[in-house]
Formats: sequence, C-alpha cells, structure tokens
Amino acid sequence: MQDMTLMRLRNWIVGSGLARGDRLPSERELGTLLGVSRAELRKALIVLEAEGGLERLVGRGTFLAKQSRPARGSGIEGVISELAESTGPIDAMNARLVLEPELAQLAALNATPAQLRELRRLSNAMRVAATWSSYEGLDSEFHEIIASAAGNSLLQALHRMLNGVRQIVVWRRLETSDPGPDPGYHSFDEHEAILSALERRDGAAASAAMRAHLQSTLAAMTTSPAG
Amino acid sequence: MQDMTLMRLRNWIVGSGLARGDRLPSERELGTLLGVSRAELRKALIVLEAEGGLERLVGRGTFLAKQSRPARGSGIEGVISELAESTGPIDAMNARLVLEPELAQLAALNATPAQLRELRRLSNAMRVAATWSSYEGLDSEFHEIIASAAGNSLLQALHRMLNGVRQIVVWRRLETSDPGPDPGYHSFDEHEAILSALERRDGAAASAAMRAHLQSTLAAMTTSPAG
DNA sequence: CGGCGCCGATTGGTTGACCATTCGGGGTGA
DNA sequence: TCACCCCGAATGGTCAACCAATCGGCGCCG
Repeated sequence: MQDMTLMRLRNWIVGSGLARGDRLPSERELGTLLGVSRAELRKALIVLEAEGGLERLVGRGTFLAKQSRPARGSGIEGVISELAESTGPIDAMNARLVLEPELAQLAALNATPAQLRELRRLSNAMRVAATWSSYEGLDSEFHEIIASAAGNSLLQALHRMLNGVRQIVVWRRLETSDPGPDPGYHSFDEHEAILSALERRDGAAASAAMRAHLQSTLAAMTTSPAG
Repeated sequence: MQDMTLMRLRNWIVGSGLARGDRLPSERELGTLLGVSRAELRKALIVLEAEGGLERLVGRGTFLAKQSRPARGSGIEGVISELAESTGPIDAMNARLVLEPELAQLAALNATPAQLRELRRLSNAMRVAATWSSYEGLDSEFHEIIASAAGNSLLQALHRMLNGVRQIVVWRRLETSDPGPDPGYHSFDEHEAILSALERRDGAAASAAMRAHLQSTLAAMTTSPAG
C-alpha cells in the first residue's frame, strides 16, 4: 500500500481550488487540516516537491509550481492532462462504470483493515464537507483507496489516470457559488452501501453498489447539465 | 536536480556495487558515510522510495527495489514501460478481463462496417501466422480495433496502455524457438466467436465471448508457465 | 513628511530523543 | 536434543522543541 498521506495531500490540493503559484497553508495548519502530524505531512510535501509540483521557501511558505508540466515527475500527469482535453464528462463517467465496479469487487477480497478504517473516515467526512471542492477531494480519495485496495497495480494505475481526467473535467464546470452538498445528497448513502459491502467482504454487493453509485451520478450529470 | 544529498545518495548507490534487493546501510550509518544528518539523508530516501527505487521496512532496513528505474520518456510510452516493470503477467491479464469484455459490448453497438471488415481480415491472418511474434502483433491489433470501435476515447486510451504493458510482459517470456501457433490454437475460434457476436450486434454475446477468450488465455498462462 | 532600520511574528528547516517493529540468540522446559 | 519463548539490540518511524530565513509594521531620525 502506498503513502496515504501523499494521496490525501494530492486530493486536498485538487479540492482546494488553488491555482498555479498560489500559496498553500503553512505546514502546521495543513497538518491540522488533514489530521496528520507535521512530520508526516512533511514527508508528502518532500515527494511533491521532488516531483516538481511544489516550491517551498523558508520564511515565505509553500507554493504550487508555476509550471504545468512537471519536468521529472512520473510522466503520468502529462498523459492525464493530454487525455482530458479530448474527453467529455460522459465518456469519463462511462469509463468509470467499466472499471470501478470490478475494482470494488476485488477490493472486497483484499482490503486491509487500515484501508477500511480510512474509507470509513472519509465517508463520514464527506457528509459534513463545507464546499463542493472539498467534497470532490474526499470523494476522489475514497475511490482511489478502493482502487489501491483491489491489489492489482495495473488496474490501480489505470484508475488513477481515469480519476485524474475526471478531476480536470469536473474542475471545468465548477461554479463560483459553492455551498457544498446538502445533507440528502444521494452519494452519501451510496458510499455507505459500498463501504458496508466491503466490510462484509461481499464482492458482488460491492460491485453492484459501486455500479449503482456511478449510474446515479451519471444520471445527475445528464439530467441537470450544470456543466 | 538541486538536492545535493539526493544526488550524493544516488551516486553512492551506483558506486556501492549493490544489486537489486540488497540491503543498504542503516540510516544512521549511511548518514555518517555521506557526511549528512540523518534527517537530511532521510529526505533523500523518501524521494527515492517514492520513485520506487527503494523499499524501506521498519525493523529490517532499507533495500534496493527489485526493479530498477532507468530514465523514461515523458509520453504515454514512458508510462507504459514504467508500469510494465511493476506488473506481472497475471495482473495484466486480470486487468484485461475487467476492461475488454465491456469494450466488446460497446463495440457491438458502435463498430463501423469498415472496422468489422478489418477484424475479419485480422482473424483470418492470425490463423496462418508463421511465428508467434507476428501472431502477437495481429492479436494486439485485433483487440485494439475493438477498443477503438467502442467509441469511448478514454477507454480506448486506457486499453492502449494496458495493451502496451501486456506486450512488454509477453515479450519477456518469448522463447527463441518460435514455430508459430498450431492450427488448433484455442484463440482462433474464440476470436471468431467475438467477431461473430460483433457482426450480429449482440453486445451480451460479444462481452461473454471476450471474457471466455481472456479466461482461456489466462488459464493457459497459469497452467503452462512457459508461455 | 519620507526613508531607514529594527523587532517580532510567521514560515520552512533541523535536531535529538523517543517509539514501534523486526529479528536473532540464549535460556528453559518437555 | 529440540522446540518454544522471551528479551534485547538494531532498524525505520515519529514527535516536539528549537533554528534560520523572511516579511511586515512600527517607530525613530533626517
């Protein structure tokens, strides 16, 4: 399993709405926000800095890099942004519908207790998300942990690309007004159903719950063309 | 690369004569060797670990990863070769089992007559392939056309990555003796079944045929590990 | 009134001690 | 004699305190 903090930080940045060159909260604040110690957060920041995504300056703060293309990152980032330009939201959701139910099924077999605990935490956090963008970050993380729990590194990599494309596409239709999801948002209970199936190690139920979740999200996208 | 410690660590590893899987000195020793503090060394180790070059185990030590990580291109090819190193043949086949039946179902709805004709040509050509490697090329093309016929550019891109990884993995275990598939090779009829379902626009049958095809290939891989 | 400089708050960076995990060796009992 | 268990050393992981650099405001002085 990979570094959970790094994953959370990546998704927080995505959900934060920060643009290139913007300043991140201080390490101490960000650690509190993510619920991790400063040292643990620091480990993730070091990796992002080495990838070229961040710039850290003593006495000033931590900034998102100005360059869009990481010079020596994993290379997957460039492919993602490239794909995002020729992909629509509907295609992205349909691709998720193909991949993620199967990932959920595998995750039901292979998820570790730590991963299940993390999913539980995220499920609760999403219910009280104050803004849509913070919700998006948590949601991305939820699905990514399921992908990593599936135990197939290749499928996980494909899902990461897919999720990256989806995040870019979602960004495009983010409105400035951002009140956050209302308490009755359909995804809350759907996430709960997925998580419950994973905890029961019921692969078929997990797969079905994931499919239902994505289909209801897709339906919401097509009926209310907010984007 | 601006981090001097990281550079020194990389060079030390190269000059150390250590092989894959070997254990590095402890953080405290290595810090003394390189003349840096443990924290500073640790920063470099974190980066190398995130890059996949190291594995660190509490209570045991720090080890060179089994796979090396040479420099890579930045495009999709680099991502493919990167993924191929951390993916086994079984994982690759399982990923195909997730993706390709769904692609076949979509292709049954959306394939153009020209695509069906091309698939027909490939199916015939594969039956008379003189060598395994030429057969592999035709087979890759067959599956890639189905992916493109599905009509979802994102899924097609994912499949292209998947197919790239599979080709690398398959090549690895190619023997020098290469008589080509014998006339009774199971895939011939399975390809025919897929193509037939596509021509009938029968999505369910196409999906089932594709799944059966991949499963029989996976079974052949697991029973006769020679390839 | 304007420029200069100091001072403190804030930031990322560093340090040393401490914690959790793993492994192996020696003692103990069957 | 062998198996088991326990304990201590070694290892990577974590933490809280402290350091150095930076910036902004305030006051002093020209």
